[in-house]
Formats: sequence, structure tokens, C-alpha cells
Amino acid sequence: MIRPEIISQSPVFMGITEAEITRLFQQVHYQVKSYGKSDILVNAGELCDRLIVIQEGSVKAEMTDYSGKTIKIEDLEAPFPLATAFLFGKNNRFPVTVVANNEVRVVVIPKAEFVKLLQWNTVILNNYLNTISTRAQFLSQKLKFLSFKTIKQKIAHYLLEQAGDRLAVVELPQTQEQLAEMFGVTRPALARALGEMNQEQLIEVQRKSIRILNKERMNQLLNG
Amino acid sequence: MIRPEIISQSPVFMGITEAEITRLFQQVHYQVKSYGKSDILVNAGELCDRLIVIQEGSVKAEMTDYSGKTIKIEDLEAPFPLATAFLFGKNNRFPVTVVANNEVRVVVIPKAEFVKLLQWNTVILNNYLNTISTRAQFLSQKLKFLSFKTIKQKIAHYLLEQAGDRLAVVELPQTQEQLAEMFGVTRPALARALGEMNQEQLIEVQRKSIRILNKERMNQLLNG
DNA sequence: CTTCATTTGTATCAAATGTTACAAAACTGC
DNA sequence: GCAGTTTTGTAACATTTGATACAAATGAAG
Repeated sequence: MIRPEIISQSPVFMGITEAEITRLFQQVHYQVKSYGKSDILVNAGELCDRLIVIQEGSVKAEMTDYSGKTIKIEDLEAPFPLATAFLFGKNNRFPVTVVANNEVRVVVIPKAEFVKLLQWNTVILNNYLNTISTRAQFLSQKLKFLSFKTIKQKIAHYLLEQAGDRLAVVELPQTQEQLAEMFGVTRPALARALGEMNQEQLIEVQRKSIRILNKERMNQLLNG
Repeated sequence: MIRPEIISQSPVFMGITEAEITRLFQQVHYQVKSYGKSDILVNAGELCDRLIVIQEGSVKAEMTDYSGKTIKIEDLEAPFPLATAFLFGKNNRFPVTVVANNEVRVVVIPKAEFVKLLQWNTVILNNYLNTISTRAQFLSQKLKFLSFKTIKQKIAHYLLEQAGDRLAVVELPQTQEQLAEMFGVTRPALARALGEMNQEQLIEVQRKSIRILNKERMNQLLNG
């Protein structure tokens, strides 16, 4: 029923041999469920009391707004787990409705059984802790980034972070277009801000190559 | 050395009897360390490979900016744990420097030992998972809120959330001043946005009482 | 009711950014 | 080198919001 060769590729079960997975799953209760295209796997608001791992096919997560319209949030495919971030915590309800994109087969492990796996197997425990911790760290980073109001602040933060303690020339690894999207601003606005910082002798812009001229004043931008 | 009556109040060890805590701590390696006022417990950037629980006193978390100036981030006191969010995950380094505010005594549990505790004791495991999951959910919420660009969007989101499926009149539980701060905008800007939405027949504002007139168009604000 | 403090509504101006458009520069494949 | 595409620089204008100020409305205390 379960396919260890796929499960073992899932972030939560990574690093576990197929044999070990087979053995572990013999000792917990779980279900393998199949869905056809457009079937609903999970309704938004439903209690998240089980871990769902996609074994075959792909699903999409949709969010329903207050007027009832649905918006697609993301696609997930085998071997990824669903909503690892909502198995625990205060508000452990699915924030999204999950719909099958095609023929889908999933493994459903009740929360209590999954806790057993976490306690039995250090690798699974570490994998799971790493997964949600990494997510929290990612969100935290993103939040910090958004806390900077002006574009110049975002640029300053980004450049100082990229530069670290090393040399003062930062090579942009992306186009300004992509950077602008990361910053959540328009491309001309980003170019304008870069241009102004250039004039203010904060940085020296030469296409993708940016030299930091004044770390001190860059910081003042961020704090004072 | 450890004080079970304090540790048992810590979020991670909540729900465990003092006797059980004493027993558990006999089976893991840990240290109790003391610090004087202004001593540094942890330097930013240091590997976060241990759980630190404050047993007595209080500490402050400071962040050092790129020019070397330090900014206070938050205060933490007994019986709270330090940096639970950074024990696991990809980037498990302390993001802040931790400094003692006064005479401080902490319990330090190496990561590997803490993993043992998680595997031995379901309550600790659940507490810890709940702690970091709740944090991730909180961050996720906050991020969603910040993703709304205009003040009107923030108002629409807030009102629709408050209203839920129930009646269409929302009583503001705070002053506009406080609401404005929550939204990260100035008070006059909030009042202006409310006034405009009033004119546009989206809502009917009467001081702290706001009636939602058109849910459909409120949603259009959020999405399209 | 009167007086004072708080809260709310409104106006004006400046700053920052979005929107749109276009040209210059750099890159790509030939 | 050349033609076409992508990327970048720049401009003009509209929109949104911040900053500041002040008046009107409300609420609280006497």
C-alpha cells in the first residue's frame, strides 16, 4: 500500500532507508487514500489532526475569500507533506482547501501516531523540527525585511547583508526586475532609489555591480 | 541546582510535575550557569546548539547593526526559554546577543540531550512543537497582514475578519490611535481612509461602530 | 451645566512610490 | 559586426501616505 521508495524522498522521512520505513509503518496506524481529479482532500477550517503525505499525483491549495471566491495559493506534488506547519500550535486548522489536480494517492497518519514516529526515530524528529523551524526562520526573515518602510532601507539592508564583513562590492545575482519583486516594489522605483543613493555617494552603481561607499550612513538609514 | 518549581512553569516544561522534572534531569547532561549584570550569555552569530532556560533574573536580547551599534530587541525573564526558534532549522545561529540585566541563573541543555527529552516525554515534545508551530502561525498571520499594501485593504481585511459570518456591524475594541499603530500607519491616514470608504458606501462609520455595507466590494479591494 | 482632556474628523503640504512610457545599454545568436 | 531581445536608466504624472495642525465631538469629573 505505501511506497517506501517515495515516502523516503519526503522531507520528513528523508535519510531513512526504505526497509526502515516499511518497518516503522507496520507499527503505526495509517491510511492510504485515493482521490480523483477535483476531489477535495481537505476543507479550509477543518481540524488539522493528521499528517498527509502525497504519494502520487499533485494537489493545489486554495483559499476562499470572504465572498466565496477561491484563489489558488500553491501546487504540491509527491512526495511532499501537507500543512506540516499546522499539525501543532494553537490554531491547528487548515488555512486552505486542498483539491486534487489529478489522480492522487496520499498517506494519512493521525497526529497521535505521527508523534509516536517522532519519539521512536531521531531522524524523523530532527527532520520535522528542522522543517518547521526553517519555515519559522524564513518567515521571520521575510517579516524583518518587510518592516523596512522605504526602498532605500530595503536596499541598504540587502546590500549590507550580502556584503557581510567582506569586501564592499556586491554583485547582484539577479536582475533588477527580480530584486524589485523580492522587495515588493516596482522596477522603476528600485532603479530610481539606486540612482539616488548613487548620487548621495552612499553606493556606486554599475549595472549589477554595486560598491558600498559609506557603511555608516547606510546604517543610519536603517535605524535613525 | 535546578529548581523544578520554576522550570515547570516554563512553556516547554509546562504540565510536567516537579518530581518528574527532577527525575528527567537526572538522566540528561546539563549545566546551571550564573551570570552577573551586563555579562554576555550569548553572542550573535554563535551556533545555537543548546536550549537555555532562564531560572532566575532577566536578560535582554540585543541586535548589533552593521556599524556596531546595539539595539535592544526584547526582555526575557524566568522561566522563559531562549531562542527556541533557532535550536533547529537551517540557519541555527543566534540572531541576537543576549546580555544579563541583573544576577541571572540559567539551565543549559545541549541540543542532543534536549532531543532525548523530546523523545522520552510526550508532554515536552508536544509543548515544544506547539511553541514553535504557534510562533510560525503567528508570523504567517502577521506576514499576511503586512502583505496588504494600502490602508483600505488593511481595514477591509480587519473588518471582514472581525465580522466573520455574523452580523455586519463591527465595534472597534480600541481607539483609532491604537488601531492605526497596529496597522503601522498614522492616525490621520487611518481616519481619512475610513472616511473615504464611508463616502464610497463600502462602510458606514459612526465613531467606534462600523457597519459593513458591501462585502463583495470589500473583497475586491483585497484581491483584484 | 461647565470645564477639561481625550478622541475623532478634516485640511494642507511634502515625501515616497506606483504607473506608464521610452530610450540607452548590454547581451545573444547568428 | 548585426539584428533582435533583454535589461537598465530616466522621465512625467497620479496616487498614497506621512507630518502637522487645528477644530469638532465626545466623555469624564466636578
